[in-house]
Amino acid sequence: MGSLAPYARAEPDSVHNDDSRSRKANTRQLFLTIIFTIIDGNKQRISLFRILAVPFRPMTTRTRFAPSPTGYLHVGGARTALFSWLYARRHGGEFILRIEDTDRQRSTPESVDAILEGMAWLGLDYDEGPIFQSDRFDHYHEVIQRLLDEGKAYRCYCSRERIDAVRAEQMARKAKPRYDGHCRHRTDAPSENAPYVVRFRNPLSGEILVDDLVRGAVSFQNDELDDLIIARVDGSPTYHLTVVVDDIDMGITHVIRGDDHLNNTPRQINILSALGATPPIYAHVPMIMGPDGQRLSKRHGAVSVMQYRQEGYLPEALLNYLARLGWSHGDQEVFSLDEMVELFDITNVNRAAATFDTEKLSWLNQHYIKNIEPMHIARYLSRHMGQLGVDPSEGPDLVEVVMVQRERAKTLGEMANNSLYFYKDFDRFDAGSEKHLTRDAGNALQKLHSHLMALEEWSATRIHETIMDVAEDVGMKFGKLAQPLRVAITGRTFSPPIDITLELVGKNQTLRRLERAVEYTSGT
RNA sequence: GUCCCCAUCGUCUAGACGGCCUAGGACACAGCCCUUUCAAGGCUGCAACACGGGUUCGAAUCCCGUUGGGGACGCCA
Repeated sequence: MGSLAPYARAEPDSVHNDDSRSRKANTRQLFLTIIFTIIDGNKQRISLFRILAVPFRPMTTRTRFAPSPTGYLHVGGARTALFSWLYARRHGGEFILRIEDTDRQRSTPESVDAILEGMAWLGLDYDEGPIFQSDRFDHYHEVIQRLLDEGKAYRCYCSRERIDAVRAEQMARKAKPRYDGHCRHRTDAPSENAPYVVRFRNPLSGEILVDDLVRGAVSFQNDELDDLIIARVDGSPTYHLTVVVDDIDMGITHVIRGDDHLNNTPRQINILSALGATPPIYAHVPMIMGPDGQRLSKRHGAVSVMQYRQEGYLPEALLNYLARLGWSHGDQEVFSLDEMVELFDITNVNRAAATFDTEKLSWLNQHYIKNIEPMHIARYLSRHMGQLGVDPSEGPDLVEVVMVQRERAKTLGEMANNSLYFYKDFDRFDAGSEKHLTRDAGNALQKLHSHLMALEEWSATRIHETIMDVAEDVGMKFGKLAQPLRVAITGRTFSPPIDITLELVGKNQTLRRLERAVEYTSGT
């Protein structure tokens, strides 16, 4: 990354224009200028010069996802990543992944891996990155120094104790706690090597208008803001400084992020202006809540994207669910990633926070399990079978299993669990299922055993016929015989249709399990 | 507490210009049908414009207020 080159002249007022969410992008502003030029004959040359004078303004839409590596990829983070990604893909732009690891204490390489893994699993590819802020400290220091030199920032020698006391006093007065500007005008240092932080000299008056793509125009008074720290006592830069510098350097045109950053925006715009840069366009998407209406967190259960993978959710389902959480396109519920790219409109994102609903996610997951190519599902399922200690190559074709199980599983974990008996014998009947293994049933099963043994073609059709025959023979209805048979073969009361189940379990295993069940009934 | 944001069925939402809304869809739930279990599927049902004022011939849609919820107020991001 080069030095901080402003992409345009400082236009502090440019944030104040346009009064609606309709503002599309920089391109539109340029367009207007050009049209104006054409109709304005006399001033044409001057106006044209103005356009050309703007050194370089990236016309390409560039969005970014900038997580801090202090944990796993959260579903909320995944959603803002998705929205940013969709926006870039929709508008022919570029999507950048930036790791905000300026807090060296909390950032961990494991978290970085978790984030990259999550992004990869979801299929959110990036055109640049991951870019690590920790690699750019020298550059941040230059910027901080420049701000200091220009008097746009100052050294603050206040002790933490003093700050705490000020805050406590303000809270007691029921005022908003903030820095009181004690060192704002100080020119000397209290002592030779006195420790200090660097604070940004925020304007004292005036109004900042954030023209947000999802929230519309939001205004803030500068006198509500305080002078925030941009460099810690050890000299390291803080978040507010690094986001701004990076967004400028990386040519980010649209900042799509969580709602919790809306209040940070005016301060960042002030820093942006101090650096002579034009603010990007902002879009603050609402947060995701837990069922109790509180911000979604680990205590609500699964929040890590990889945990959903672990439980057997498909990336297609999670992506679809996340997109529909806040965004909509009429009544449509199911979207492929490609469709989302085609239809996504950030201005259609809802302003209100949404509650995460696992039930609906599960429904979508099952929808995808049922509709995606069985071969594809089989590949995912294979991994889950393996985790349960089963090698799927040692039994029926997994694709066949998927086809008979996909209508009765919400997750692949569930499907794997319910498919174990196709690959290995079970050692006990499910609690309550043995009640189907009565002495009467035993007699029928005994008879069925010999008929099945004589069966030459082991197919669902032939098996079905055999069961029918035996049922008729012993004077039972099909279902009456099917249920004890099911318990005998699967150890449980539910399974795919019994004939297909038997076919997949295989003749040998079927006969063996039947014998065992018959033996069991003789003891009842 | 201060500032900012938000407010349609239990949940996600549709609702461009106010009349097409006796508010639509989906999940969940209930019932019925189908049925060899469990599902899946089909049909039906339950269920909401937070409240109060305006503006208007007419408001879920516009304005104000109230209430409620969320967020920010870190040498975290």
